[in-house]
Amino acid sequence: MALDADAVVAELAARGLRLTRQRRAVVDAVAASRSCLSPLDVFQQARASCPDLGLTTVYRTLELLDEIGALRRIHGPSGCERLVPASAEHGHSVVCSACGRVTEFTDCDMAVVLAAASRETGYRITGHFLQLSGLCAECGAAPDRGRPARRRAKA
Amino acid sequence: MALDADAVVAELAARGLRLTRQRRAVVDAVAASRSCLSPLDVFQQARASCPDLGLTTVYRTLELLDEIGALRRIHGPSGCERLVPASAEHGHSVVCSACGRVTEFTDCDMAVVLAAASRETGYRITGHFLQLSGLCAECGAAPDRGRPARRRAKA
DNA sequence: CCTGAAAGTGAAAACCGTTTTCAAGAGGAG
DNA sequence: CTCCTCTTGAAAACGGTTTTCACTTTCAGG
Ligand SMILES: [Mn+2]
Ligand SMILES: [Mn+2]
Ligand SMILES: [Zn+2]
Ligand SMILES: [Zn+2]
Repeated sequence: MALDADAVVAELAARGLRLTRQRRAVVDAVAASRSCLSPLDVFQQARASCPDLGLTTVYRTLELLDEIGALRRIHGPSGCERLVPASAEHGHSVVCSACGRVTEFTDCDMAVVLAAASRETGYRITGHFLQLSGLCAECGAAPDRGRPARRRAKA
Repeated sequence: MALDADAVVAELAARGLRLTRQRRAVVDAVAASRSCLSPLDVFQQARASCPDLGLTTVYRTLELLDEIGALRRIHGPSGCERLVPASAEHGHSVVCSACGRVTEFTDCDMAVVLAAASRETGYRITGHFLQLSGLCAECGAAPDRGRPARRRAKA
């Protein structure tokens, strides 16, 4: 599901829930982001437009958006508690290792790989989690002038 | 790197480290496992053969084995702090959604998918994290008689 | 308008997996 | 044996997440 207010409103309404001022701020903060965010990041961003927002509500809203399928969890080197807006039903993330930008890609034809995996392991494959890393167009084009790589949490 | 005592000894020695009784117990516990383990799981398993083992040492040893490349981190639905022995240089895990068994597969030709992703996003792709889920041969063959699905942490 | 029920909220406390600290315990080299 | 480095476990500290709780908001029904 795409992460925009209208779609979220509809999905929430279907469950008898509301899009409050606070939830709206969280949705907007995640939707506006071009890189992956921690819950604390979301909190700080969202507070700009909703100063009385509480961190508790951020966690609650993120869980809600996750259930709805409006965001994707990113698997980082030290945990997978990073979040990114989902724009398509089925999509995967590509993370730029230089600047941290995250882009979604949907043209994912895994049939060949899945068949090979099935052959090798004997499993019947029903799902896949795929996340790519590399250099975004900007960082790849001017590697020397690129902004310094983001400091990774903990690592 | 394969996760067996000999290989670990060699790798540790190269760093001036030793394979102590405690580390040995941790290595054996991880190596013997057919599904993914939490650090606490490892602790409990390893304690069987080394009762005076401390949880701190388990964490330290797991980090060591991770650096060495002797284990793989698995991305679960509620975090990615699960561990699995690595048997090949480059490999991915397939997790059985019925019984939890984890198998590694190495025949992973992602060239086509990676090219498509690069075309769609403009990134130069340099790495991929792939994890599959499905039914293992045993669970797929007799879905009715399969052991009940494992209870997932938290979820 | 009231009014009651259900949804929603933030601060504070609890929780819990992980990391750090610290003093003690191996154990190999010389 | 002696020195020095590696190693260890208990306990404390840490930090992100979840729970609790008293309070507020929203809204449908009367
Ligand atoms: Mn896909
Ligand atoms: Mn691969
Ligand atoms: Zn970039
Ligand atoms: Zn199975």
